[in-house]
Amino acid sequence: MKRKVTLKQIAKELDVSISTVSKSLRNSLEISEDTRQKVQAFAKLYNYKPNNIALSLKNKKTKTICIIIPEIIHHFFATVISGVEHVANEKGYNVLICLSDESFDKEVINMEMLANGSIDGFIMSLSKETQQKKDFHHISEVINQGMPVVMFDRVTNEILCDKVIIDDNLAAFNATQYLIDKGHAKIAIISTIDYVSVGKLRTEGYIKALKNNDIPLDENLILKIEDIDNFEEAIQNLIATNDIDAIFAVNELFAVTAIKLATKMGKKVPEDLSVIGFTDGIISKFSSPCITTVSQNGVKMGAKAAKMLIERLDSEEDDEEEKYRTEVIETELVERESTI
Amino acid sequence: MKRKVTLKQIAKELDVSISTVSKSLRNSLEISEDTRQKVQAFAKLYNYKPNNIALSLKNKKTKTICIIIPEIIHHFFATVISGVEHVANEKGYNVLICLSDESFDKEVINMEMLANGSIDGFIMSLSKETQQKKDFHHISEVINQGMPVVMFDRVTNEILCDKVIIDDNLAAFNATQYLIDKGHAKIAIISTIDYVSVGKLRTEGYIKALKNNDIPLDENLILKIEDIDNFEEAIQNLIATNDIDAIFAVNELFAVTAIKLATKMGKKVPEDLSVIGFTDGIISKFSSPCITTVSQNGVKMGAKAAKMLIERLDSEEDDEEEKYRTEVIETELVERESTI
DNA sequence: CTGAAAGCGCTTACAG
DNA sequence: CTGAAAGCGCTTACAG
Repeated sequence: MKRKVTLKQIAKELDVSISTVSKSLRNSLEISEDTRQKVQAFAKLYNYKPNNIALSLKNKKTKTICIIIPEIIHHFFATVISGVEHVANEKGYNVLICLSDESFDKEVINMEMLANGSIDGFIMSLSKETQQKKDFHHISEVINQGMPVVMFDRVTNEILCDKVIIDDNLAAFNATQYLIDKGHAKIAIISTIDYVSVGKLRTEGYIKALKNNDIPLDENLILKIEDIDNFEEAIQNLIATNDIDAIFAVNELFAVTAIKLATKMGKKVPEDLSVIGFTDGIISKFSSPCITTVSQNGVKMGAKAAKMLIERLDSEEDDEEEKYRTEVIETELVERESTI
Repeated sequence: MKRKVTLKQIAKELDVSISTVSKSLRNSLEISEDTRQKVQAFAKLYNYKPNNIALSLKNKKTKTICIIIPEIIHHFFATVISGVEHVANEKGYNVLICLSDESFDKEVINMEMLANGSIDGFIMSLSKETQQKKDFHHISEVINQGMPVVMFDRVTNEILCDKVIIDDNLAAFNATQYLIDKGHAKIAIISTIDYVSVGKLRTEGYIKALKNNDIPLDENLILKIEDIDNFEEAIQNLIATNDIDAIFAVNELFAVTAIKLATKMGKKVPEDLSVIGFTDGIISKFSSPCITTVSQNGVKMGAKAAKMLIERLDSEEDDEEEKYRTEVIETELVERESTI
């Protein structure tokens, strides 16, 4: 086992000073061609690589960014990570991933832990619990210390920072309008409870589309799922007790579950019931029938978020006054087999 | 904006030495109750948190581990990360994620980059290209420098280190035997080319099961997919030109594709054709019919790998001679609707 | 052209 | 009980 070699060791070995070694390796013109070559050859031989931690301490930057997401198992978040990772790597940054598990405490702990020099900036999507508590002190604290934060997807107006979102309201509006255009009028929505920002916005978009088409709003057709582990009954109930011909679900899971349950109850999809989902993930692609859905383009969101963060990091610190931006990533409706 | 406060600033403010501040905050008994309280109160007021990078440099450990995976979009790898993350956090470690994108070069770059002090150890699954090239110098180099590596799932015998695997051969054997027990004899396998270690092992398990039951091996029934983007035709061909009553697919994607194509060709699953997949992911769970599959338990693999790595890190360095272990995570067959 | 010194933020053995 | 010094591994302004 040969431990990593340091400047000090090279200096000693070659009987020169540490400064000389450092400068030689950085191709400083101060150093004679001769020593430079000697040092470089030796360094190469011993496979010298500068210690990143020492560089970080010296430069006060780590070239590492952190992305905090609620859950990695969600395909959407995995695609976002993928987008972040590619852009970050291109720009010479590493990506640290933290999972909040939808928990406020874990989110806080992770941020406080890493804000102490470990990383240069955050990209994050709020946990459910944080959205519910509306407690964002940990985020404003980090920002106050001069560390940039970019929020994506699940964001809040209470924090001023760069953001990357989709227009959830508009996307939901369009999805609903699509169903209406197809001749449906008895359209239900399967959404989440309102403290999840995107659930709320999507519900609003749905309502707006109905209004716009003079379709009376039936509160019974709005299902807000609270418990992610136990929602099948609620959906079954929705389908059984209401006369509906279409469903707009705010995520894949709700969409595929609705299809399964409807089929089991003797309703054919899409003949008897059209279903649109949200998030163009694995489930939508591979379920039978495969699901018409609003594609969020997570890769693009991640890439954009990383770009915004790194731009801020790489620009001279004093431009902090640069105004915060909110980028809206376009969505698109992917038509497949579950609607008619 | 208030920048992070340092020991130096506190010392100056309180007119004591940096050492005194440091010791006070670490509750050293050397310090008088009085100063200790004064310093601690002040530190609390200014929300002092030690700089992680400085600590890392001093302690020569970063409390960060890195997991390198080929693709994050694969549900299996996402579950592994989740397992790693939980154990790591419990033990006070952060997790850095790198994606090799199945590329040898990216794998090498990532490792070399991070081996220079940024992290304490690696957890990794080999990229396809690395397995194909059989070039593992980057890994042995890292190990030689004294940095522990734990490999999982896609491993190699050419590197000595801790490993976490499933018994791919046995799992495939069992899956095939299951089909045989159900009365099938014309069983095809959809596998990957042999340089992917797990593909090879699973094919061997399949062959062993046939032999064991005196079923003659028909080479035409062994399909080895090379190009992940364009394999539908091959599968269609397999089903069309052979008289088969069951398929064992070495991953979810192949399984669901086989089902879709068979259905399209007028074969009913499972009535005319039973299909077993590998990896208990989203696809298997939500496709219709949902798919009988070999569950790999990625969360457990990740947790185990993290545990092995961290144990090695936390144990005194000198036990390096501790023998390397290979842990086998049990798999199980999840029976669902695609087999009869 | 080379090197000693100071510094990034911290800890700890050692003096006083 | 307090503090100066050395050190983790590096860079760079400054002397010589």
